[in-house]
Amino acid sequence: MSTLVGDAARREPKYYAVKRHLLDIIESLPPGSLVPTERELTVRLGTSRTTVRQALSELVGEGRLVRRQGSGTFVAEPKLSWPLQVSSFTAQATAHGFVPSTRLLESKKVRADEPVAGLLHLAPGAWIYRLERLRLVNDAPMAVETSHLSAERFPGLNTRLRGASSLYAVLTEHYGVVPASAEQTIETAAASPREAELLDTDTGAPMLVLARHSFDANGEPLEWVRSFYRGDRYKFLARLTV
Amino acid sequence: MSTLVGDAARREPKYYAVKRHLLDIIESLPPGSLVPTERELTVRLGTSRTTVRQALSELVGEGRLVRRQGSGTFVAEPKLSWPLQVSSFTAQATAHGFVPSTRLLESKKVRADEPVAGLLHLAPGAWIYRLERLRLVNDAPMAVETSHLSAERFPGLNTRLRGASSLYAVLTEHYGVVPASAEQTIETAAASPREAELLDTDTGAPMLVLARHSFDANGEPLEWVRSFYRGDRYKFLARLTV
DNA sequence: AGCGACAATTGGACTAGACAAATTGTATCG
DNA sequence: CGATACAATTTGTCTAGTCCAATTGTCGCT
Repeated sequence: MSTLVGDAARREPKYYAVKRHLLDIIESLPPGSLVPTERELTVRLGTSRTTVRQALSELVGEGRLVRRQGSGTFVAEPKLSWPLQVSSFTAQATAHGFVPSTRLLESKKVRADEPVAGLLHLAPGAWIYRLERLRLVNDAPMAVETSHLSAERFPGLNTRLRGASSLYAVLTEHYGVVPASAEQTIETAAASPREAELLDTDTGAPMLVLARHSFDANGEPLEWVRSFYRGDRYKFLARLTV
Repeated sequence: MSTLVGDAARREPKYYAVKRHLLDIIESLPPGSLVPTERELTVRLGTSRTTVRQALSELVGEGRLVRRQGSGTFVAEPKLSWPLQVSSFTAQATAHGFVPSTRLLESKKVRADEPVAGLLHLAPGAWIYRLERLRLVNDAPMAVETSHLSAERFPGLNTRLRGASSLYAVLTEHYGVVPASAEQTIETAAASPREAELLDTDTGAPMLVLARHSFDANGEPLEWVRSFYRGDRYKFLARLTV
């Protein structure tokens, strides 16, 4: 019954004491500094390497430390704030002084599975384009983006996109379609081996997942996009006016 | 040089095979179902309990599983989408059919440290009110919210808030202040022991951290709030119009 | 029938160690 | 001097186990 009260004296895990010790070290050093090795921390703090690594992993996931195999563990740079706007990736990056680039990983015509078909108001099995793109900022991989669009509504999108800078530009110029509204969700997840490899991080690393469902002026769904951002490097920034 | 290319054949960690196996099980069962015990999975998959627990922990962090000591591990309910709006917590909850409640954890007059003072345009050491509140939805703890406001600008806020339903209502009625704009950041973090206890989860559990910096019509900062949401239970939902 | 003690079972925390893979400095050789 | 080979050091992955804490079912007693 008293789940809300909670165990007032839940004891602090041992790894968390290690984490606090490491936070003290981190806050006293500039980014790029070397922190003690795992094995040195085990003897200094009288614990096992497993426990030390648990504390280190959490700090790496929070973007406070960076580990390099064979080299050591270092204090990380602060997170970069990524402005969330309706404009295109390239536009919003340059507007904030970043140097954006994109690598097209895949662009295929496939059949929609149940959830995607529903989101795009199509029958399951309908043909769709599936675009996978790697977004980079200042040459550092930031996010993996997978877009889904109806192939019937946008014939030849595949080839029209080659060489084009922006998907939204192609939609407007060739199909006369302009996104009018969107619904976005933001959640956390752990990186799959594939995402980890593309983003140059570890499997299981914490990610920010942004899913955007955009509609045209008639309220018909245009595209559905899911983007995986490195949670240790980036945070989202939104400006609101009442 | 070729950091972008990446090791095409980075091998999948063993724990991830366990995770995929568990995902198969999860997708074939309704929420609330019992999944095999850790010790059974170790023998069935020919691995160690540590490796099994790593896969389980990731799935718990992603909100796919729930563990109960002494009882077992169960398939979790899907995440709840929490609409992000400028309106107050209570208003936005009831508008979407939820039953909100708030527990005041702390309300103290303290001195502002360097970062908070800067955000509120105050001198370091200036008096501020620090409010800590636990937000609940349908009687389940959702977020821990810590607000900071200038004590000089809002004298007696402390007592005026007792019994009042909404902070924003008090600001408007007693001080004639209306928030006009805000800047929000969203990032990931790991739960501290205190946050974990209040939100009835585990230390180190993945969290969504929302920081809101709101301003009045003159562009002067009004308050700075940091909220920790359980990342395994909730995701943020935003509606955008171009 | 109901209560209480107990034992079995489950997840939680931690340890100690083995071996692999990446990096870096050093010694050696041409 | 420069390139190569090697060894030491560092983090990465995984194992096997101990002990603790919470839950649940069972058995026995009243």
